[in-house]
Amino acid sequence: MFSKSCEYAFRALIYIGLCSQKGEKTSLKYIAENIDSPQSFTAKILQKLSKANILVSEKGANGGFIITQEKLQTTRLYDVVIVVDGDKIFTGCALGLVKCNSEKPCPLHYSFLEVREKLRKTMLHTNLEDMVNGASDGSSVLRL
Amino acid sequence: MFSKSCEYAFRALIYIGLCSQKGEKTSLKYIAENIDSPQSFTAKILQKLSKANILVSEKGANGGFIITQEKLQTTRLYDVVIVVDGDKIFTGCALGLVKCNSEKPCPLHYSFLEVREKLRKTMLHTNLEDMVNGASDGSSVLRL
DNA sequence: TATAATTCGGATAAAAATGTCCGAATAATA
DNA sequence: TATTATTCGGACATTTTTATCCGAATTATA
Ligand code: FES
Ligand code: FES
Repeated sequence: MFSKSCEYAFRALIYIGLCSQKGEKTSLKYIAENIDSPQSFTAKILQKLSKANILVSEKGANGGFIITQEKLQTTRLYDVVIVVDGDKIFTGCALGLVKCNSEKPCPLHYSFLEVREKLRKTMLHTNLEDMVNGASDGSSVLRL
Repeated sequence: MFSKSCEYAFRALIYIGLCSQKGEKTSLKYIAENIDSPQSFTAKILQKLSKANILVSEKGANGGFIITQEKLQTTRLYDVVIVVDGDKIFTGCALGLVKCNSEKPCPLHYSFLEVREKLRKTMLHTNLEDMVNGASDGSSVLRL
């Protein structure tokens, strides 16, 4: 459904969120370890999220990544997907027509709209805090 | 959502279905032209669909591809996705955990299940005939 | 039988996604 | 100030996906 980059982004943000809620800054090394992702590749994704102002990075010794409570509450998974994967999944045609539109719908258009809207609503209504809370109350996990 | 291969597969099957319903056999050349896809790449996909017994290919001069009425009715989009893209989209974890399961759910698991199930049901309930009918009654198109 | 039109299958190429490496910049701290 | 731990950013490498090419096999038909 989502690219690996996006999956890593989700997991990293949740982990950073967990730390930030405990007032802890965390570094790339620990992030990658805890979400089971390739370290250098994860670095690129964090840079992107940082430039998109979803998280804050601090350089130098004792540096690392944090995410503010405000961002935890206001950042929806939708925003993360847009930053990392773009909007194709929310707007693209199921059959790959250059543009999905109801004027000239493809044969799957109306059924597919429902799926896409379901996805869109889910991603719009879930913010990072929801995910972090799920992970911190033990009802869900970040790695197997 | 789906790979390009899968998108081409959908479009090709619909076009072949349209021809087959008119009792016409059609060839790679016309398929690629009508669905606006790269010819040789489309060939590979058709071979795969042919091996999966979703369509019938005939070699030699005046050869081409046909799909039986029976297959049009019994083949669901779900089956096409499984053949071309595998089952990842129907079973994979939203966060990329190695296995999605409700015993050890990721923080998005239950919300994501709903999206995935919506997609799964849509693809299970739509067969090729539905798509072909939409395209033949003029209510939808295969290319822009 | 010869020719032409077609699918088949393997090799190769190009592009995109994923992943790694390294030196520079930065900042804490000894 | 020197060292150390860290992010940044660019270059590079690998893998996967997408795309092309070509010769062989097949079959209708002239
Ligand atoms: S036109 Fe294909 S999904 Fe809308
Ligand atoms: S465990 Fe992640 S979607 Fe089920």
